[in-house]
Amino acid sequence: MSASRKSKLTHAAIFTLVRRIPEGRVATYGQIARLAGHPRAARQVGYAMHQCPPGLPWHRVINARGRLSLPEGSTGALTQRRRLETEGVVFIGGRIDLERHGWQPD
DNA sequence: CGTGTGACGCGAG
DNA sequence: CCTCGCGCCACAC
Repeated sequence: MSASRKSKLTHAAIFTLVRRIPEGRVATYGQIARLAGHPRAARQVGYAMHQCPPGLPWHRVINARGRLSLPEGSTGALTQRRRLETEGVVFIGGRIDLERHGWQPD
């Protein structure tokens, strides 16, 4: 009952899911979109991150390759990486092992 | 209402 | 491992 493809994927729905990502775990843009009932709206999730409200764990959202999508070296990318490492997420060769840190909703 | 754009994903080469 | 191309979705002009 969670897949209402008649309506568009709203930022609010995306934020709600992002908030559910536990500390020390990460989710991909596509995964969030899928959980929201819009398996093809991964791009929309990324677009929504431009509007992420204070307190939202946006840093736990990465791309399907296990890499940060923000421009490498940018302030945002550095902040994201630092916050993730602080939570215990390990970067191997600038990449995160999704098998190990990927979030699996119950 | 058409066109361009992007914190994406995936298949092919 | 890499780059390139196409599909998707919502939004700005």
